[in-house]
Amino acid sequence: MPYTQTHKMKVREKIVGSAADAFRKNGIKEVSVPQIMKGAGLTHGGFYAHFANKDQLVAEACRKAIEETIALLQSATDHKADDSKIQTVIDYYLSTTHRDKLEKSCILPTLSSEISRSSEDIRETFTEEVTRFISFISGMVGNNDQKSMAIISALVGSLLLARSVDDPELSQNILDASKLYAKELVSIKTSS
Amino acid sequence: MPYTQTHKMKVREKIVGSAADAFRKNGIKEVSVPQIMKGAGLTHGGFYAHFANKDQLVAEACRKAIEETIALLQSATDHKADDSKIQTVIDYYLSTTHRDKLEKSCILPTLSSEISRSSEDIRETFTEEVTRFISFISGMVGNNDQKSMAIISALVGSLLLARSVDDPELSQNILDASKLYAKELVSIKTSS
DNA sequence: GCTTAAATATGATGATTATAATATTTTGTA
DNA sequence: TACAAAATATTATAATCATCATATTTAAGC
Repeated sequence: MPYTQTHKMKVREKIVGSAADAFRKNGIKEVSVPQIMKGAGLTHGGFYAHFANKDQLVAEACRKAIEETIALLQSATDHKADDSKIQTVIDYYLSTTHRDKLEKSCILPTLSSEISRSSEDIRETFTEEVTRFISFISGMVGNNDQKSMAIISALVGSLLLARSVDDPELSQNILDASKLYAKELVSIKTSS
Repeated sequence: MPYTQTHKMKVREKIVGSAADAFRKNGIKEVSVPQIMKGAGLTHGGFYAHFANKDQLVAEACRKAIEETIALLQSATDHKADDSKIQTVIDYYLSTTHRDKLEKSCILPTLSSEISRSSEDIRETFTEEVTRFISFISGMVGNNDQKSMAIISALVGSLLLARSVDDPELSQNILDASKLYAKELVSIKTSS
């Protein structure tokens, strides 16, 4: 058989990677299959040898992107003391670096809205990965899933708004405000 | 002159209203000019007698939608005691009703991501309206802009995630978690 | 170094898009 | 009641999209 067995897998990975970056930078609908293939150093025709359709790629790209984010936060907090892990996550998530490095950032602020209107397959994959993300953060706040969800929501909303406003000062203020209050959330004890 | 002076204005308003609803339900890129005009009971050709281009309509639709949300929250909290206004806002914002009534809901969770990639004009209008929204909420939390921004971020992120996951129970849990912690945020005093 | 199957590229299709030019309808006024 | 100007509709254009059919290239094994 021609080509190595791993070759097609590698190319496929490259396409998924190109898609994950492009989607985060420009949105799903805004990025065409030809653009994705070009980003992977290929032409558009070969796409359907790897994926049944664009939706299948979207699902895989979402999975890959969230896994990458978890891995990044994992390695950034690995060596930290247990009770400072979540602070590290908050500081990174709401940093200007993370805000501005769109194509390598967390997909939750960027793609959730489009995904909520997407096909069953995409939403199913997305839900699995969000659940994984919630568990991951939960492990940093005393295995409190509810607190994890509240903190993630605050981080996601803050980054989303900080990116959408035009005024750099307002953008920074939004990040700072959530940084401050998210850290307060960490130490709150609720009755529920 | 033919047609009443107010007639064109009314039609224009109808187009903006149709657009505001359609964008919230399906996103900006997903909704075409012909679809918007159809929603307003017109055909697509007349569009450019009212707007220079689609972006101009997007900006106006965003302004209208945020103004509507502020007006709704205003009238829902008008008769409430000062210190329970923000609770009312939180409960409404994170209700299943608001989550599911897409075409009449707040645009921040739905359109912010697309707007962050949109033209200067759209972002400028959006920023103005977000600033107004922040001030509006600020008035309910002791004129603390920082707290207002943190609460809004939490609400926006929570609604966004609650809509994007596939699992109804998880969706509800996300709303409930943020409802609980957003209310805690209200009473926090920070050193900053 | 040929052969051949797999991988990729080229080119085509039909749908949809924003926008523009032109035609038709509408309605307040003379 | 007929006219004129404004509003709306029809039709056209050129671009781009996802997807598919077909052609070409590639490289593993003989």
